[in-house]
Amino acid sequence: MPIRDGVGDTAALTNASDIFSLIATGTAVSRSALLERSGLSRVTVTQRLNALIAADLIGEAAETLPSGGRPTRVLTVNRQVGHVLVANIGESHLHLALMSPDLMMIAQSTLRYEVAEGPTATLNRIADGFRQLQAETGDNGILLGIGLSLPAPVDYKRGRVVGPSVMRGWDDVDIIGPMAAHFDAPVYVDNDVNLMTLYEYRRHFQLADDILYIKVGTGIGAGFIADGKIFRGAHGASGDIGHIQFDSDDPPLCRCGKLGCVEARAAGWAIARDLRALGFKAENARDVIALVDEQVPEAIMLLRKAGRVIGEVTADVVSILNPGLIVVGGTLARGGDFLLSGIRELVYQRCLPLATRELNIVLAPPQADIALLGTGQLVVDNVFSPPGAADLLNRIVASMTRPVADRPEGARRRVRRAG
Amino acid sequence: MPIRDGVGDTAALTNASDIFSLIATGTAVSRSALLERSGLSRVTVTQRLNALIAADLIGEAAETLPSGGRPTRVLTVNRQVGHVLVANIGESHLHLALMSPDLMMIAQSTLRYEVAEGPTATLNRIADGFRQLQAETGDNGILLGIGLSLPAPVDYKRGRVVGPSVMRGWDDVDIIGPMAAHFDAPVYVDNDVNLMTLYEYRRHFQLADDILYIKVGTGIGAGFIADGKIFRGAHGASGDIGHIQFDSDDPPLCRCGKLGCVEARAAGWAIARDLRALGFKAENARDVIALVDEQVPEAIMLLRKAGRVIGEVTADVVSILNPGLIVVGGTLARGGDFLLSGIRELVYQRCLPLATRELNIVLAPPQADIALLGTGQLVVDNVFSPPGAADLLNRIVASMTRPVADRPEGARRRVRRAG
DNA sequence: TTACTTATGTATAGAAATATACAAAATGAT
DNA sequence: ATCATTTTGTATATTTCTATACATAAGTAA
Repeated sequence: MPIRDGVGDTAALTNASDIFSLIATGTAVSRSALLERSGLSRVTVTQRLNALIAADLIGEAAETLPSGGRPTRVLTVNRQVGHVLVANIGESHLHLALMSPDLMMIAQSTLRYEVAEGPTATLNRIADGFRQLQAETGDNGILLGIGLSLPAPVDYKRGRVVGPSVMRGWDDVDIIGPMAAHFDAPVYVDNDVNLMTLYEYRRHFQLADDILYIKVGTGIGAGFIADGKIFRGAHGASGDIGHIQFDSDDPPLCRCGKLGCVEARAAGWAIARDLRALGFKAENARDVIALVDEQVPEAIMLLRKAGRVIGEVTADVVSILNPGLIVVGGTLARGGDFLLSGIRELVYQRCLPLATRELNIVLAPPQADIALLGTGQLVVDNVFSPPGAADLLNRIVASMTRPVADRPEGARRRVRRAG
Repeated sequence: MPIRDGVGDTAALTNASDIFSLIATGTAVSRSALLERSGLSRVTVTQRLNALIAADLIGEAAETLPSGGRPTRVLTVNRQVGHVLVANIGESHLHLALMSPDLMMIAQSTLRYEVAEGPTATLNRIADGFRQLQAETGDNGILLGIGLSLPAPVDYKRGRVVGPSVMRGWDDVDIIGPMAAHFDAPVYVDNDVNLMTLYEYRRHFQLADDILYIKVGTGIGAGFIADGKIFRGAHGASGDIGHIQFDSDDPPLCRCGKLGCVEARAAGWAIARDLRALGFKAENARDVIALVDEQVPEAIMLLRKAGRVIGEVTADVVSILNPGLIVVGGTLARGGDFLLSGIRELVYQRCLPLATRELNIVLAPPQADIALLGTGQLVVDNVFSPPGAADLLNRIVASMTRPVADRPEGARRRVRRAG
């Protein structure tokens, strides 16, 4: 039996990150699967798994999987290993949440917010809000990671908003640094549409590895999963389909200053504009949907027209990217087939058969807080990835009460590198 | 000193694939870099490297790199380790080549070809052609891998042409299987534009990790490198920008049967069509460029117009993908700025500043046989990747004259798994 | 030239992972 | 109930890899 002290065999624990990652990501959830996938010997797997179980990081689920012989015991990450903190910065609200590693909301809070506050004050308020959530909910284990969702283009690698956008004053300002100064955990930042895309992919449509998510709300944006990963482009500006221009007689003026953008023809704000011109009261996408729900013919007509405009640009995207599935979400997606039929029509009409012969175009399942959940998903995907798991286990070991410094050198030496 | 026989320490050799891959891909080309990147101990690296050097797979270059202290000796893959066989299937020719691992042409041949031959006969002819090249050139070491380039959409993972295309009779026919039956080496198949894109990326523009390659020849197509990898879409149909439609008065009929496609407005065949209508003799992209070179105003005008049309669709692609660099190649690219200016004009006019503020639009350096070289690049990238290198070393060990069977078990036991 | 720096090789002891073998457990099928 | 099958645990001897230390090599800067 390996040497153990009160907190388990820390050396074995830090080396167990590969095993932990396999279980946490769902890649291998049984001992025999771990044996195969890890390439390690049975003895080593057993030893590392024991270290993880002794440290209460991994546990055995009640259920077993049938195997033809002795049933497989299923391993899962203990929910109490830690928690995730996420924030969605909207145009007028900050939405914060504390989640379990399986993305269950444990606590949330909503704060009023104005862009004019600027990044420093906002990040401080978010940090305070996070601490309050932590205090409210008692012990939720270690902080696994922090995620922020922003309504602007984000250079993901650098963790910054890039370019002029709704987030005035945030351009090229470091977000990760200040946030990481508040908490000892990795911080991830991404654009909200990317995160919604990620959530739809991981939770509802994991089977297709190349999916296009189109968000039709007050504005229009798109996210793309390529080969199972969020596609971000060179500077995080990908998916900007709202400002693709089409020629036409009398092109409408877009809020970006150009003429004839898709947004100016089909976004919630544009439909609301047209409804107002017809004498209705409508300010945003929600108002439009309210009128559609009341069966107002003009609203329905305009929504159908918007569907065809979006269909036109979607057809271009399909020709360029060849996605395996298109998911339509956002407020206007509640208009259902009124919106979808136009998209389908144009895509199937304009694209070559190869690109569409197995292409489905579906509505996103109605669900609140997708951006927030997607943010949690991003954090968890990273934290449980092989390098993320290595970092996490190092942090867990370091946070264990008994200092490791007074143990013999050998106990800490063999720590596997991240890559 | 490790036990050696005439062919070196085969056990150490098979385990040396990670080291080999690091050197062959250029990731780490010195002993000290290998130490860092591999995460192995100095002793292990030395031992494996010695095995690779003893087997004549790796050698030391004449040059050294300055380091501040003793200069670093540079390690390279020996050119004689093996050769690559590639074939480019065109619409009327088969172009075959035998290349060194650094993509130098050692021998080539061109065969006449008609699509009507069908896949089986064609693949057999290619195999015969390959064998002839091998015979002509004497000993070039082991066959590292085979690559095929096709002018049609290819499902890369399955190694098949998909959908109706120029390659009649090839739809969903297995290509890898028959080819692999002829040769004991991995076979890779991809679309020609993807391969041209790969070559431009790896050889000329490796610095940008997200590049868009637009091929403007008799037809129009695009390839995309996303995060350093060829982007293929769900079914290999990505990059089909030639058949995106624009509305206009009197849209021209495309050869695909639709109205108003980009190809029908701006491809070599369309410009030739328009030139013929003006009384000139022109059949294809080469004829168009010949007239442009003769400074025929009508030809120049049409090429400029084509540039703007392509610019229109390129602007859409930029909004969707946010590439870091656009490379324009193909026959019409020889028209230089006559073509490029229109593309630049529309892209900078239509896209948001963020997407274009660091975006360059450049001509592909003029070079023959890009598709063939790209095919070689694809093979080499795969064969020298970590799993590819593991396979390769296994094949090399297996091909060594003295059978390993009569050696003690222990000598072969510890072979590292691929992953 | 001399000092400094980095690269590289190797001996040694010890730690970690492996292969192999055996054993027991837990289920379904006969 | 018995058998076949798969999962899981563990002891042993061995192999492989590591850490450490020392030595040498081959440049640059003073």
